[in-house]
Amino acid sequence: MHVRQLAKMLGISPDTVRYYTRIGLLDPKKSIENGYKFYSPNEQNRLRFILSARDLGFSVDDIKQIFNKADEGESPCPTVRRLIDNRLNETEQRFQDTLRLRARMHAAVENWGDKPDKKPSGNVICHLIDEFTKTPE
Amino acid sequence: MHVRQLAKMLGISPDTVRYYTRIGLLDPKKSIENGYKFYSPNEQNRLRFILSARDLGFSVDDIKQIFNKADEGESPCPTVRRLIDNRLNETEQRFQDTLRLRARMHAAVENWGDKPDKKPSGNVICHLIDEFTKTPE
DNA sequence: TTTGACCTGTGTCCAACTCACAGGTTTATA
DNA sequence: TATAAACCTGTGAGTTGGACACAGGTCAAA
Repeated sequence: MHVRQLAKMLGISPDTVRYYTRIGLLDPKKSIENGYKFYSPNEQNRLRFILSARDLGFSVDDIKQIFNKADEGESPCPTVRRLIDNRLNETEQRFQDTLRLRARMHAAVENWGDKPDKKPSGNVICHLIDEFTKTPE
Repeated sequence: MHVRQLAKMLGISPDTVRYYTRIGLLDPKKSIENGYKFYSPNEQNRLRFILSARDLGFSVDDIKQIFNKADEGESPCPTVRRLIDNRLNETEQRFQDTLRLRARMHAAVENWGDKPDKKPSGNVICHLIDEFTKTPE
């Protein structure tokens, strides 16, 4: 199977498949006459696994580590358990950050609702942003 | 004021100041003898504005646009209002995505709690990930 | 004057793709 | 059979917002 058909089958872009191939997560055979890359059922299965892992928040590098274990015949499960702990912490952090940012943006929009536009003057570039930033909360 | 002192004053890294300078958001004078960049009070003020805007979720490119308006003497406020709408949508999207990912990761960890580690076999790379992905929810 | 601490600008790197592009392949039409 | 259009390919470069590496300049103490 070539890159386009494979990508279509799994609902991703050919560029994504090319990317995983480029960094060594996939290793298709190279057609001699074409130079085109051919993905065997085994490679297709690996790609499916990559997508599952990505969906669970694993980074591409995490997946590399998982593959390394599995390719040596060892159980990747301990690695998987360890990695997801880190990713979960990061995700929690990102969640909190995003939550705070969202609240802050909503507050700004509300605060700006009845304020006029103003031209920049002196050292004030945009009074909306300047004043909101200085607002004691 | 040179880059290090300025960065320290505003609680950011010198590299961040250098980055904003490099992309043209700041335009310090270049000392002739030194080659060192010198940030005037006006530049310092611009940097403070950049940080405020970043805190509100504006991208660096957004800030470029805001500066462009202001530097032409026009009010940047309409631009600011328009831009924050987009960023707010993006942030909401990111928030929802992160929320979902977080739930999914928690569910996986819980699901894996009482499952054993297994060696890879056939086309199963990691049974934890494979089985969780296939779990009907 | 020399040593060491500190500072500088510039170039490169990061994640996880996406885009641009030159050229090869296949199909439809003449 | 010729040829043009549509489609596909791999490779190289670009993206965001900085962080890091590094060769060399500056300044104070000895």
